[in-house]
Amino acid sequence: MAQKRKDRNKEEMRMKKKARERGGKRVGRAREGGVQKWRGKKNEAKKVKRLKEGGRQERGKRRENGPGVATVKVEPEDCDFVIAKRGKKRERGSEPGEGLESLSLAVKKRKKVREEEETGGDEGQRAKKKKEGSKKKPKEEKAEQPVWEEEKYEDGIKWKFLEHKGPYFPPEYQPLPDNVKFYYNGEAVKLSPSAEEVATFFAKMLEHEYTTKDIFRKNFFKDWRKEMTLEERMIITDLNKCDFGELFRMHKDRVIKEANQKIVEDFGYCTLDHHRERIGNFKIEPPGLFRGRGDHPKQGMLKKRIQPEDVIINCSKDSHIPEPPAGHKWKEVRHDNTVTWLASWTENVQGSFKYVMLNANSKLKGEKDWEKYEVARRLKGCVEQIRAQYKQDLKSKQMHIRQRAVALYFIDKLALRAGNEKEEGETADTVGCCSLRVEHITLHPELDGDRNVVEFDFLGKDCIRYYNKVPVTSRVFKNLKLFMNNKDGGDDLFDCLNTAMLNKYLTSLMPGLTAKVFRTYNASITLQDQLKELSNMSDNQAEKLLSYNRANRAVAILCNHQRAPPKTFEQSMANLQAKIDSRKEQLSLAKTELKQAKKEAKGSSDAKLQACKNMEVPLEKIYNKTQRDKFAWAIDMTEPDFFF
DNA sequence: CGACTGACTTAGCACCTTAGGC
DNA sequence: GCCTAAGGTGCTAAGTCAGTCG
Repeated sequence: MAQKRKDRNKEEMRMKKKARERGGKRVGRAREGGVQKWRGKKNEAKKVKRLKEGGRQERGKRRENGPGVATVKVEPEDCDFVIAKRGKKRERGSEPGEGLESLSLAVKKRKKVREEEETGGDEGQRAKKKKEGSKKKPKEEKAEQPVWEEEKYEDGIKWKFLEHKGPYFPPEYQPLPDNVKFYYNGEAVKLSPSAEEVATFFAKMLEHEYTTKDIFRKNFFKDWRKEMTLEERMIITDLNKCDFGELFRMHKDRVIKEANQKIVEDFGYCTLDHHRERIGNFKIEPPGLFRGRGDHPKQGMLKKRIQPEDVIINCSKDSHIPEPPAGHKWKEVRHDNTVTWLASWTENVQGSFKYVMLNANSKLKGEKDWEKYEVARRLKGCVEQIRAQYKQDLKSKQMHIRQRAVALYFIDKLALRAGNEKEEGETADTVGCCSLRVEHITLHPELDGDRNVVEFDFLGKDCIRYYNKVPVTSRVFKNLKLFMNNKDGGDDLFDCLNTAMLNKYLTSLMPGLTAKVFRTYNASITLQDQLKELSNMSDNQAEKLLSYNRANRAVAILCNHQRAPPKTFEQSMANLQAKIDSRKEQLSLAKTELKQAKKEAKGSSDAKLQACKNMEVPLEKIYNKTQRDKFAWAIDMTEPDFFF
């Protein structure tokens, strides 16, 4: 055993070296040491490290929001599902894509003209429909705008004309006034501008827990020193001797009210195929310290200021090319209409790409979104078949098929994410279905009266803990036992499977089907079923809204949507407690309720219901403006009796 | 065929704004 | 009117997945 470990350690060192040689560029993609094969060998090196680090307990505590601590998010905007939006127009029972174009033109002035009939253009559009007809629907926001030309572009073409002003750059750093000083070891030290700027990044975060973490401090200090002059580096050798107090206070006092409206007006819109569209994130991300989620190995590193020389502009050849800021040049100007971004740059911490793209309420994004739900709706048509197949596959003689079947079972039943592999050491250690390790599940032949219970405990996306005990079929249970046989905790549960294989298989079952479609599908169907179950036509608005919120909660639980309790949580709880205490008995009842409500979900608006749920509930009660804009396509297209 | 890249979606957190209680 | 909590928005990290390349 010891020898085995030793060998593995050696292997690990080799891999690490290799990774370093590659230049540590992209994150979370590459498998370490390209030669590894699936069977049994997957990520060997990776595991060793984990084993050394200690088991699941250690990792599991990363995020404090385990069950009972975190709150389940109950948010209607949940991106994974949409259902039952009231509005106009949708042909029931139509195949995906069918009859959709007819709606696309109908939209303008939707808010005012609810009851009006769709406008014409049907046939023409329909005729032009794309091959399989999996596409097209639209929507548009500004009533004054001309109607979209329903031109179908050939495959992959996203636009014909694109013009914009380029991204907005954050203001240059303003050096500290003379009366604000940084102190080292009790003495004022005047820093060079670049060192000073980075110091302010740290100072700004002083109130945040991040700055107390070792990795964060270490990464920050290392990167900070790179920005220092030689002289400064000689003096400043210990972060603990640094006093950022004055910088911190200055930051607190400063009221930064940029003329935001003007900036949005100037940079916030583009022209895409002759329509003015809102850009989602037109501001270049300002420099600062990287805040990864969870135990991120790169937390605290300096996120450098992006210069125009780093930025690639994408627009039409015949458009007015955006001007770079005075004295600067763009890295490149290209005219690629197969992509939707307007500008991009490479971020220095992870080496990943950043894009400036359109707002969610834009035609381009809306269409994509629409398609997503259409795929999920198509899945509805064949999901039973797929289930039957994977139940069969649980008995397959081929290991990779069995593993695929079990993985699919989890993805379907528990709405787990696919679980791509990530590069060790580059990001926090999180997993999804395919990347589950043996240490993430515990098998209980019997637990709390249930048989064949699988206990999941792992950190998923954003280091949100997934903890669940689920009874599974005995066949799945047996398979899991088999997969875990002769493996260490750090070994992959599905050693013969990865997301590429899984998705390839799924796509062969149904075009467009991938693992994440199951999340969309299950979220949507859950919401619908819950609504049906919880609400009655005779309910008043308040009751219906309550049902809606409860149905949403069910979805949030399914999808493991959680958020940490707000920082002010404890304080506000204490306040409430004090009040309540002072008011004796009857109030003690209210107290419990309040507490309960608070704990359960930050998002629940139960308390001030006035109105209610899907049918006959004003949309405004359920979706805020942003959501309504984003889902405008659904609103425009959905009849009162729409169902998923 | 797998590694790697690029594009795009998903999602939590921080902060700002608004609503509501006192 | 002030204060607090809820609600809404912006930001950007962290995923998914398809396409390309050696």
